Amino acid sequence: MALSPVAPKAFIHHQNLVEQVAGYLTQAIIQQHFLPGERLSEVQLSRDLGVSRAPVREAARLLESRGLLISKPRRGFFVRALNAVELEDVFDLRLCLERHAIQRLTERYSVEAQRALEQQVEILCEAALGNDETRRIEEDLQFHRLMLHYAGNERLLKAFDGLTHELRLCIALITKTHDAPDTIATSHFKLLEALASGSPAACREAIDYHIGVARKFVVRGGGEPKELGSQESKR
Amino acid sequence: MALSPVAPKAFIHHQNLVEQVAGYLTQAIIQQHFLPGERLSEVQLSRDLGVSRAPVREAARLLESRGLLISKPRRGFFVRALNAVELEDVFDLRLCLERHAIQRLTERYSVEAQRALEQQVEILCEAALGNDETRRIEEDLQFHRLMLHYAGNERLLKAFDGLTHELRLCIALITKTHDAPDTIATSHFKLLEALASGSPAACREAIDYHIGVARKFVVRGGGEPKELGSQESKR
DNA sequence: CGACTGCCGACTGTCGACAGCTTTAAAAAC
DNA sequence: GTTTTTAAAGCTGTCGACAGTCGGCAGTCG
Repeated sequence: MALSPVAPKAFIHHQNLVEQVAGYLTQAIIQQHFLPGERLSEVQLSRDLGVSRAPVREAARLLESRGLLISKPRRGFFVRALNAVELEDVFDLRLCLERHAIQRLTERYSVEAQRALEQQVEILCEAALGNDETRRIEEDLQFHRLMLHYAGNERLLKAFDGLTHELRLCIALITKTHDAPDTIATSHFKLLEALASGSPAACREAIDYHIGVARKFVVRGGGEPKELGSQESKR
Repeated sequence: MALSPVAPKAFIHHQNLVEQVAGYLTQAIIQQHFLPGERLSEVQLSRDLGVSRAPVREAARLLESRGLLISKPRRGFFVRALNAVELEDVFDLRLCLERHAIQRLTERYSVEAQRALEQQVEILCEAALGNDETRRIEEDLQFHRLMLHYAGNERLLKAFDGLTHELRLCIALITKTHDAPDTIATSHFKLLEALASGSPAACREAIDYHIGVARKFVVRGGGEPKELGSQESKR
């Protein structure tokens, strides 16, 4: 395992060590400082971060439940490596959740929801113009979180949040998507239009198209066709 | 290097303490030995179970990710108390997942899948005749897990598994459902028929009906209309 | 030259302990 | 008798340590 990726101690200012470690690990994994399949040493991590092993272990379990790490008994934690099939499955599940959400949303589309979504699209467009890829992704996800929220089922939103961690991983695994800003904008405007029309069929078509585009980006964007991440650490 | 010819692993209890504690806690919560909203003391648990606090903490975090416990910083872990809205949300999400699954299943319905599902319904019917309520529920869930499995998206199945923990909680919260065995049987046979017909519309109708029945059972079965579990522990 | 065996280092699983925060309970003041 | 103050008890968050286990390496035997 590589030594500390980036000035780790700066991340820790005492309030809740578990969440801080989890946040640090999440960032490090998404930014590929830890490679897929790589083994994480609890001792090394605790040394690097200047904390004991207990919070590191609990944080690792947290990330395991989020699908970013997998644990092998008596072997330790490894960075999750997604293959093409798993990647397809993630997007299929996302489609499942968002189809359901947008259908519910048509049944209870409020002025408040409409305003919030429109505002978020504006923020997203602004972010798309900038250079900060991470922020663009976060604002994009936030738009979808808002949709799920206004769909009026918090458990649905929670399920989506469970997916977002893996989605970030998917997006991180492929190299920069550098899709055009106007593509992003129109893609989301279509969703707004469909919602405004109030037609379930139009909404479904819009969300299918929307996610289909994202999926295609990810699936064809990666390097290796079969395995997006290397597997076993070969020490 | 095959060791002894039959199941050597069965003799070796390689289950670590975390999983054992998690299993014990899950059982205790579902069987209402810990009431909803009740606070769980790490110290007390570790004393009772004869283990240290570390595995108890990690097990608690595991159950938190499964939605059986919730943690309040510096306060500890509490048994999750579901209110009516959350309960509706759980069943709505279940509907979302199973609709998607059964639609996928119609596209790839194999002889193997059909056989497995039919066999499971038989097992379920047999279980429904007995007195073991727990086993009946488990076999019922297993049928649905099989459906999800043969739908060909493991991530979808994983999402469902995440729900099953909460489903068991829902079912545990209401008093005995004591629904007639033949009701269970016909309800599942209808699903098999719809799948055999290969019609997506019929499948969707069947699954909507199926889950609708279960939902109605849970929603009307409970005692209090608003809060199914008591809230704050009052010691 | 290849395969097996025993040893060694590293690491995980688990434990007991300490510090700081929460809550409870008693004591004091009104 | 009620309210405020204060002390104590219990708890969680975190830490360092120990023991059992796993993977690798060298030495040995065929």
